[in-house]
Amino acid sequence: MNTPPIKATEKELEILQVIWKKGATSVKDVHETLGGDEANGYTTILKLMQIMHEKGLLTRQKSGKLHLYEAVSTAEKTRQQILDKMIQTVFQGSAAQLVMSALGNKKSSKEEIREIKKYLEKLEGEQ
Amino acid sequence: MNTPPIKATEKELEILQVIWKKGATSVKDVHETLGGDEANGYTTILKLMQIMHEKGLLTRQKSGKLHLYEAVSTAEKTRQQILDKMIQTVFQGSAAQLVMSALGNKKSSKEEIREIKKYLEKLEGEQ
DNA sequence: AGAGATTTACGAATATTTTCGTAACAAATA
DNA sequence: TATTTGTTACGAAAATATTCGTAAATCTCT
Repeated sequence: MNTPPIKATEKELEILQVIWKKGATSVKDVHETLGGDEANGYTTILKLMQIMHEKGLLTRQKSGKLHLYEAVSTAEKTRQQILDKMIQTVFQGSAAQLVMSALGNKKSSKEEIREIKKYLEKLEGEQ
Repeated sequence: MNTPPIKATEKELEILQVIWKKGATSVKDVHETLGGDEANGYTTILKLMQIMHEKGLLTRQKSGKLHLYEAVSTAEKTRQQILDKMIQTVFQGSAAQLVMSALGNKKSSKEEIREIKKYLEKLEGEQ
């Protein structure tokens, strides 16, 4: 029995990214990190985070007068969910195709490529 | 000057996938391929394809009494656009992280992994 | 031309996501 | 306790995406 995947919208993902990076975070912090009032109104972020809390994407706890929000699911799990879906929806089920597409357009650094190769060898070893 | 990226919605991506696979396709064909009336009403698919045509995602030509739709952008380009965005939005800019996530959960076949390695070596060579 | 079948066009309804104004609440402090 | 400041709650508006009913157009066959 695994947690049923709750779908995050685009904006919600932006918020999640901040929270994953920082851990327990206030609305204010997220708002500023995402570019302050230039980018989004404060209450917009607040509302989204409240909705995410309702949906079960975030937990929250009071800390003095403000709330600190934390992601329920790890970045890894969420990312994998999204990728799984994307592989199905856009890459006709082929993870390899996705990988090559991802690497193809970006001029990845040598280090990155080496890192990936190492990872692949580890995968091969495990089989 | 490159084509400005037009964003496809989820449903639109499903439709695109069918069209990429089949080439010029009728609404009827797409509708059936996506699971017929069970899944979506005929006019729903039609409307979406009309909108996609307006947006510039699809071209169309008459063939007898029906229209044949074709994708404007290749699967590859569209995929890369989507991946680019996803790497930014969900993987904090790291293609490598995406790749490893993609491979991590799927038990990719040995051939797939070998294929990817070969591809990586080619990339390394080019630099 | 008329009837039947298939396809497209149009317009509106519904659902979902995003934005924001305004009020309420809480803490600090004058 | 009244005021200020920062935060949250609520509700609704705006924007976007999805679905579908119905009418019009096109083709085929007679």
